[in-house]
Amino acid sequence: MSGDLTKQVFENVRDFDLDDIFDCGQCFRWNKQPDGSYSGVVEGSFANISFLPSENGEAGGRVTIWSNRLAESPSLREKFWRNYLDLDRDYDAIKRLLSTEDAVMGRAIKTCGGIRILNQNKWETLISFLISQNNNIPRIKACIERLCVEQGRRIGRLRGKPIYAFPSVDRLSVLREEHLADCRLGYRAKYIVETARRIAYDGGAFLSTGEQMPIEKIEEYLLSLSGVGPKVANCVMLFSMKKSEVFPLDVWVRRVMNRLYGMGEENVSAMKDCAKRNFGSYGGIAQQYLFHYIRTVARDNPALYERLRLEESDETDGAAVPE
DNA sequence: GGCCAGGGGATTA
DNA sequence: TAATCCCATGGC
Repeated sequence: MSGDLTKQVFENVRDFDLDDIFDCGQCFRWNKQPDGSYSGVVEGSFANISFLPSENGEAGGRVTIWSNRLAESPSLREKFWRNYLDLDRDYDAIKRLLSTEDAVMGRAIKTCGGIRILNQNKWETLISFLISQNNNIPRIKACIERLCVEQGRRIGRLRGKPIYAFPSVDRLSVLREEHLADCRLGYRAKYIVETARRIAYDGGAFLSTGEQMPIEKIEEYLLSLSGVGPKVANCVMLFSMKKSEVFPLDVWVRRVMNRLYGMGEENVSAMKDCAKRNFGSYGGIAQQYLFHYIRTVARDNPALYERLRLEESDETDGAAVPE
């Protein structure tokens, strides 16, 4: 990395796992390094985050962040990362609350109890989840990387490789669909330029103080944008607007609700009701545990995943599902 | 409200 | 080589 770097350390951090956080599908610009740390670009700055568990076997450990985030005071920088990594939230209490009388959630939390919901940039999250629709995570990451290389500002160099910021509203709002052809975004390119123009035109309040609006108003605005439906709107609210109660329903979470909570595959409103009843104001966090869990099972234990598949039509409360 | 195209690449059959 | 799938949405 060219130029100076700053170091930020947080001690005794619990309920924190880099793989759970950066590989759970909430963010797309962080990449695992050979030493286990993660490198990424946040708000126009390059950063590397590593985690060292405590030596005495206690829970908790040390988070170390190197970044070229220089333009602010140390205390503002500390505040930024504390907020970005959601360090002030008591995840232990939330996990205990969610897994009480819920065996499925208990198992999910055992596989990915180190998840934290990142507090990301609204604009980047909106465009990223527009790209995520009907798409898979490796390709989403590749699409976003190409978008940044093609349209983002160059912010530095890492081992000779240039690093690019996420493109600005102003930049994307003056493009036409064909300017994004090289990014291979498919039919999503149209949504991106249309949404960028809308945000440039009337998104000022949304970008500055959007999270202070009533959640119904936020959702109404998001749904009025081109290419934004309920799933994308929920992800934007959860991952960039601190709305931890929303419960984004994608195909994987529908599978969980169907196979592990015994609900009709297509009954989206019943699933929302169930989430509201069981997970309350932590629906979004619960969703992340379940999403990560079902994907882990599908990847690491195909036999169990197939058995869950076969039990699709069975009524089960989850207790009967084998380990 | 149901159906299907949109774009493209990875994985599976 | 063909079929299927992917953190959906828009438009008919």
